Amino acid sequence: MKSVEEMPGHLVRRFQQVAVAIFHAEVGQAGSDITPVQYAALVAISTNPGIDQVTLAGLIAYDRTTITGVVDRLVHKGLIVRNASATDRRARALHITSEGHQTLDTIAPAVEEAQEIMLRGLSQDEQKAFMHLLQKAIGAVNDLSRAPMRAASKGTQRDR
Amino acid sequence: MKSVEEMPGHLVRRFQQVAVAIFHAEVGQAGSDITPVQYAALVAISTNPGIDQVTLAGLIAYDRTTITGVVDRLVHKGLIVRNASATDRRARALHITSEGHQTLDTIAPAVEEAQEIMLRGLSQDEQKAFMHLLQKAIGAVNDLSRAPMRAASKGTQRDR
DNA sequence: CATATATACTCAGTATGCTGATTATCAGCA
DNA sequence: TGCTGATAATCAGCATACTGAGTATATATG
Repeated sequence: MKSVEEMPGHLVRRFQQVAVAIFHAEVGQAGSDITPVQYAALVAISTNPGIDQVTLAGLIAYDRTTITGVVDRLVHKGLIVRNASATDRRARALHITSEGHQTLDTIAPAVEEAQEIMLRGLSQDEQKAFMHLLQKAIGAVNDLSRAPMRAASKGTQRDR
Repeated sequence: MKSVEEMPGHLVRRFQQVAVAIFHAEVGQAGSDITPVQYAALVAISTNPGIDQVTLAGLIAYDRTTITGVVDRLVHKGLIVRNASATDRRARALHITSEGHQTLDTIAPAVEEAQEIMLRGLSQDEQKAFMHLLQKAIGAVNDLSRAPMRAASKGTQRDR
């Protein structure tokens, strides 16, 4: 039987675990209690004002049932607002608030720093190679999870 | 602002998500509902009969509070037994059952297959390079999470 | 030996993630 | 137009993970 340390699944779980811890430590030091998941959602909403939850979930590859709670917490923290969509009464249109923008600005250096710390064991060349391989590997299996990454291309309803 | 797709933290989260989905799909097809986390714990208990929960947690880098639930579920499934330790009444000694062994044997090919599927986007050389970089990166940040990987070396109490 | 500290485990609470079901609404088509 | 299938969101339930606290027991130390 192969050791779990030789299994990509186990190693990736471990790296993710450390990555989350580093994110919390750095961003916490910058004065925010936002999570990695909330951060990615907030960035996506900032970039795509008026986005609905399903499209948002596709952009950052979250499950549709997970995004509900994440959006709830961002609303509760006052970083975004959730309104009924003008064009589709089933959907909710998400917008970032000024507080949300301010939070993004405030924690940006900490987020950058966290990414660097995660890869501190690798040289610049190795970091580049690692990121390339990671993206390539994910690209080949993207459709194997319930929440695949999806571009927001097709008739997505957003603010003009 | 850098796109989340260029951030190692986001990519690793995504890969982990797909890896878990692949594991469930393959192992489920083999007739088991064991999870990746439960699998790693079961293997570690099989290899280290009589291990206590803290040492087990260190071996596979789980948080001490997480391991409680994982062990609960393995006991409930009849794959391991949890007894009071003979040498330390605070500790619980864990042993795999014959059913546990049988489960490991049954799902072994599926687990192997899952690991291969995860890396199917990479060539053999790339897979080797990816695993090497992953291990190297993790090694440099192992101590930054609450649940670092720890060898079972020092006076660990196990069955002789 | 008595106490102070450390350790093993557990629990409560919070945040992902998933499966599967339900509700409201939309869109296509007879 | 009316029905059928698809879609957006939510909810209940389960399994990681973590923070922080509490209990029982062990160990070190005066």
